[in-house]
Formats: sequence, structure tokens, C-alpha cells
Amino acid sequence: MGRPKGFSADHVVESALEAFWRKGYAATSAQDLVDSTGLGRGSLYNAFSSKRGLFLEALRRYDGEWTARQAAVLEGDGDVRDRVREVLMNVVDAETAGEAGRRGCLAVNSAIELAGLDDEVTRIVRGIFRRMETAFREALERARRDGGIEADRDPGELALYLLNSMYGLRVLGKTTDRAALEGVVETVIRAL
Amino acid sequence: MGRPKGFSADHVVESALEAFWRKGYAATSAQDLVDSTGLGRGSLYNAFSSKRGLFLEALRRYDGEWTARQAAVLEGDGDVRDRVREVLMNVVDAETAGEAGRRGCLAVNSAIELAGLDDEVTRIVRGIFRRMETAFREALERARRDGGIEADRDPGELALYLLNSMYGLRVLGKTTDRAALEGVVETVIRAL
DNA sequence: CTTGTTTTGGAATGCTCGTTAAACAATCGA
DNA sequence: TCGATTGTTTAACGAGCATTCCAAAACAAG
Repeated sequence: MGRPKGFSADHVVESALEAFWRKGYAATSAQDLVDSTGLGRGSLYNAFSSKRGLFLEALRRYDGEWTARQAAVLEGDGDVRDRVREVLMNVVDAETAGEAGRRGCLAVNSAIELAGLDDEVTRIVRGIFRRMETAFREALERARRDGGIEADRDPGELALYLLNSMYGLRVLGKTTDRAALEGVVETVIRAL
Repeated sequence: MGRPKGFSADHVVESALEAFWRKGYAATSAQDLVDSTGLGRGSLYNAFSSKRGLFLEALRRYDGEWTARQAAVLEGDGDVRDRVREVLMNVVDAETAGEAGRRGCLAVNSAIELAGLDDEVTRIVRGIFRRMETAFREALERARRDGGIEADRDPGELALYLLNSMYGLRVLGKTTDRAALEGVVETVIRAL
């Protein structure tokens, strides 16, 4: 009953995600969201209850898309080093993609801007970090059983090490050229 | 000539630095700066020309203090791994310092929030990154001459690797407990 | 068609933002 | 002592903020 919505909530969240990703939470205004989603203010506030509500939705969407895709790479078959390289090179690619590049990772950006200041954001970000850490760890555990890495290495410690390196790339990616980032990726993998 | 200033510019920049460090650039208001520095608005805008001007000053101060201190550790004597460990553990200490902790690194925070959006900020941040990278590289070059690390390693590549790891710690530090961060530090150093 | 319900677009709200203006206070050289 | 100069204080500014409200519009059910 009632008038049907004239927009797809998925598409709106996607547009909002783009805006928040590019400028951060505080610097993205309600007007920016109106412009980027194409909705009127009323519709926006009717569908999502506030700017923060829309942001949380966008952050969850980011988790469901980008994080899921990266985790899936680690769940695939093949040498663990190759899979880790693919994940890290996906980051390098994203950061050096020209027009759409240098946006960082929304989870990292949000951790820097809002962790410790907004509990729900902190919770979601922690979830994203943990999800990637688990994906790394499970890939390393499988590799250890298959002889892909030596038996005396600790998959848990190495997983956190890889997570640390990956998020380091998101920071260095802001100012560093592609060749240098590729060098870092190789050095990181050599330690496995 | 004229009325003398009733405040120390150094102290004001220091207070502003604390405020920007805790909440970021956009989320720190002019009122926040008035409160944290104790100056009136007029005096603030008379001494520094704008919120952005004060922020740039704070960022330069951060470079002159924290970055300089970390670089100095790398210039000291002793095993290069011990010196690198000290630098990385300084980061872990800062992130897990309770009340004053989890603020991240102002250069990293600013890179995430403003790199690519503000040219002068980008320039300063790039300078800070380069300064730390150089400090790492020179320490590694000395170690390679002294036999501290093997002769076939590339100090330039390793320096960027360490920079990457250090800034990764600033991200993970937002949500990760101390023991895990210490584990990362050891894994990073083992790769040297 | 009417009635009930929901969405829509945009004007309007109160508030806070970064910044400026102006009157007043403190110091200096003469 | 007095004018020139600079710092301080506070009120005020226009702009933009997130959010709310409301009348018109679009549907479903009866």
C-alpha cells in the first residue's frame, strides 16, 4: 500500500558509499549525498534515518563487497604466496587506478577518522579487520598442512603481519608511486 | 612596538596539535581551538590566519618533534634490528597508552583525511614520509656495511617495507591489543 | 472514484561553522 | 604625555550544516 519508492535502496547506498569513500564522513555533507544519490532530502531521511545511518549502511556494504571479494581470493586454490600477492596487488591496483584511485580503504579511513569516537563504526571496522585476518590465517593454515609454508611458522601471527602490511599499503598508497608499492609487496611476501 | 602578545605561540600550536590529533581536521571546530588553546578568536585569527593555517603549523610541529625523535633513534649506534624494534615499539607504546592512546600518527591521519584534497598538507605529509624512509634506509645501509644485514639486500626496498609496516601499526593500533601488535613487530623484524 | 497510506521535492528550521569588525587595552618612541 | 601600533575581547556576520515539516503526488484497496 501507499506510493512505491522511486529508487533502489541498493543503488542509493552505492552512491553514498562513493561519496563517503572519496571525502570521508565529516567532510561529506547532506547536500553532497543529495547530489550524489539524486534523491530529495525527504526521501533520504525517510529511507535512512540520518547521515550517520546512511554511512553505517555504506560501511556495511563495503564490507559485503570489497572485503568479501578479497577474502574470496584467499579461499581459492593455488600457492599461498600467489594468493597473498593477488590480494596485495589488488590494493596496489586500487590505489594507483588514476581517477578513481588514492581513495584508500573505507574501513581504514573510517578507523582513522572515527574509531574510538563512534562505537558502532568501531564495531563494524573491527569486524572487517577480523574477517580479513581470519581469511589470511585460514589460507596460511592450509598452506602449512600442504607444505606451502614451513611447519614452525605461526599462522595467527603471520596473518596479523599480512593484515598490517596490507593496511600499510593503504597509507603509503596516498603518496607513493606504483613501482615502490610493488617492491613492498614482494618484500612482504618474501617473509612468509 | 605595540602591545606584546599575552601567549606563547609555541604553546598554542602545541594545544592545537593535541586537538587536531585527537579529532582530525574537519571535526575540530574553531570553538574547539579557542577552548583548547585558551585564546580568544581574535587573537587566534590574528596570530594564525585561519583554521587551516593553524593546522599546517601543527602538522609542521609534529614533524619537528615526533618524526625527528623517531629518526634520531635510527641514527644511534647498536644493532639495526634493535633500533628498528625501538622505533616500532615506540609506535606500539603510543597506541596503547590508555587515555592518550589510539590517536594514531598525525601524518598518517592527515594523509588519510586530506592527501589529494589539500596540496600543502600533501606536501608536508610526503616530506614526513620521506624523512622517515630516509632514516630507515641510512640505518640499513650502515648495517649492510657493518654486516648487520646481508649484502644482497636492498636498503631502499627494505626501508619502504619498514615504513609500510610502521604505518600499518598505526591502523591496526586503532582496534588491536598490545600483545598482537608486539607479535607483528617481531614478525616484521624477522624479515630483515 | 474515493479513501488511506506512503513517497516525494523542497522550503524552512535552528544551529554551528569559520571568519571578521570594532571598541578597548597595553605597550613603544618621542 | 601623547600618538602610533599592536594585541585582546566580544559581538556579529553570512554561509552552510543536519534535520524536520508539509503539501502535493502516486499508488493499493474498497
